[in-house]
Amino acid sequence: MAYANALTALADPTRRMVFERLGKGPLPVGEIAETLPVSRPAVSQHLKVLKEAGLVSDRAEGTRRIYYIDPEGLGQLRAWLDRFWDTALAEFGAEVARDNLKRKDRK
Amino acid sequence: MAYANALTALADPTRRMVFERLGKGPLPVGEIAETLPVSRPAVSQHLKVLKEAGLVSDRAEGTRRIYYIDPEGLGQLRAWLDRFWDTALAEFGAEVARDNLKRKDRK
DNA sequence: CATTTGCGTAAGCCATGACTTACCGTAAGT
DNA sequence: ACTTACGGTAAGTCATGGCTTACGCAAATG
Repeated sequence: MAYANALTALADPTRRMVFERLGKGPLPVGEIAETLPVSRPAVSQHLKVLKEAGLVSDRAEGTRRIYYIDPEGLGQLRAWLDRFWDTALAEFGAEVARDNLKRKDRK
Repeated sequence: MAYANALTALADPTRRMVFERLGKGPLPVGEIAETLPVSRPAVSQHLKVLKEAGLVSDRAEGTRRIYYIDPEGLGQLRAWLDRFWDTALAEFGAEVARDNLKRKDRK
């Protein structure tokens, strides 16, 4: 059920920007906030959500906290998506075939 | 940018249930609604969002519309996630290593 | 120790969006 | 043609959640 938290976490545009910043390397909260159109507390709140979803982790470094992407949540998301992948491809193929038959019929 | 729509679409719990029902095979709107705790119009609205996100497609069959999962949106999501996967694993490994050093220091 | 720097949390405001009922269109059955 | 079955759309209500400002706390710095 953890993939659910990851999905809701990544659904928000601002939160996705935070996550993508971390995709280029670990960063402290302040530096993330500088490049974003929202306040630093807002970034803190987003990081909290991302952390609870297992998408990021953090370490203390002096008075600042360095955040970085945690593969855990990412992996659960991938696993969940993959449960649909194969069957989706097969079903879609069947639909395309059905569609081709219809076109033929109309000739 | 299409993965954004897919993420927001799958963020809603009810909409995720709709999507997961379709994961077991194509279904008309009414049958989906029967198994869910919301009204049929609600399901229609959810299907519209899923369709705009490229996550489902539909065909007409008499007076009903059969919906099924479309690999398109699913694929874009997977592609986006994979952009983070490798670097996330590497970064996380580095953090773990750093952590081990700290423990050693404290001995 | 006093100050500064960097973050997290609390409280409150406001927009987004998920749901309902009511209605309309279209395709099949009689 | 009338009726029934099935879905999409409109309008309106209400809760969720993202943002801001204000505040508190801990670690470094002098």
